[in-house]
Amino acid sequence: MTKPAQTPTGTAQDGPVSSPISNSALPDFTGYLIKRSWVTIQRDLRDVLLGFDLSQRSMSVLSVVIGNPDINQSDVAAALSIERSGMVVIVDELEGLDLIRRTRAATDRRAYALRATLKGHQLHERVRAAIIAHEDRIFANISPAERASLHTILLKLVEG
Amino acid sequence: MTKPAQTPTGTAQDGPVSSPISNSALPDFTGYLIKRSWVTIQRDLRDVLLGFDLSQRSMSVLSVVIGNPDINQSDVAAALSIERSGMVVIVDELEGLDLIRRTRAATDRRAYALRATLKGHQLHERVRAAIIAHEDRIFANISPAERASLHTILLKLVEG
DNA sequence: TATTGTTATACTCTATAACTATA
DNA sequence: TATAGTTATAGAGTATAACAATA
Repeated sequence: MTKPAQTPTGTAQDGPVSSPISNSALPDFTGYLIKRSWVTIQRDLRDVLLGFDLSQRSMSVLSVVIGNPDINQSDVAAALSIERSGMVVIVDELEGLDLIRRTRAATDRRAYALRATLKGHQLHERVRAAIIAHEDRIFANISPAERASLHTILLKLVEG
Repeated sequence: MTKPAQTPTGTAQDGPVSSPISNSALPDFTGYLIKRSWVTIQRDLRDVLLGFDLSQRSMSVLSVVIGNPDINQSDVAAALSIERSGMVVIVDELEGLDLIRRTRAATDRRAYALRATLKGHQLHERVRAAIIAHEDRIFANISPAERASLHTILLKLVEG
């Protein structure tokens, strides 16, 4: 049924990867591995955050607001590379959970100054701990040195 | 649990933030860095594949079919960790572009045996070259050693 | 009874345009 | 005019359930 990878039209046959069911040249691309990694992580993380009534986006926004008190919605959107229009529902959701508050900015009456509530700070700290445990689970099969190396390289990548 | 407080930036009582916007503790999580990396890569890759009338999913399916001639749709879905139901539209799209063909499997009359056309093989090879150039662009700011290390670690991660 | 391909459905995420009120 | 927040909308991508034909 499934034949070993063979290339009828003389395609390049290099590729050190041979899986039980080979997905061809895909694992040769680092971008594909990053995607697959994210899919795996995202599925586990979704379940973790579900226990706190948070989505991945709302957790990100909460984290940015805590890191930058009195930030406005547009700047949060820019920090997370998402659209301003998408911020509305997320801030609504976080405000509905009493985790952050919209207060009017003193200098600009168009904008809100976002600030986390005490409940927001406390929940954020608990979620942080849960995510640390989640990552320990995800990265259980690679060494601490490799994990640190991965972190450093990715940090360099996203900041470049 | 006490906070490690190794957050690079983002103090809590600076008043109105108009200086650099940090995203708080988010970059401490490797999963977040993987997500941000994927978003960056995905945006560039989308434009690359657009020039070939391909989506990321259809390119993945084409690649798997070429790597595994006469594979059926369910096995492709399993190889890519996507749902069987999502395969239908992708295979329809690839067949419409005359890149792959659905032929009846000899052993199982329920299933199709997927096989790439000559046009499919040729396009796949051109897209491969384009993706290699795309990745060279994406990883331009990290060293070859780091890039190789990244690839090795991610491969270990997705296979574990 | 289980599986393959299929359809329908829904939910999330993302992207765009346009509107209001302020600047 | 330009910007902050908002609304509406449309398009992907993903997930689930159910069905007919076949195993």
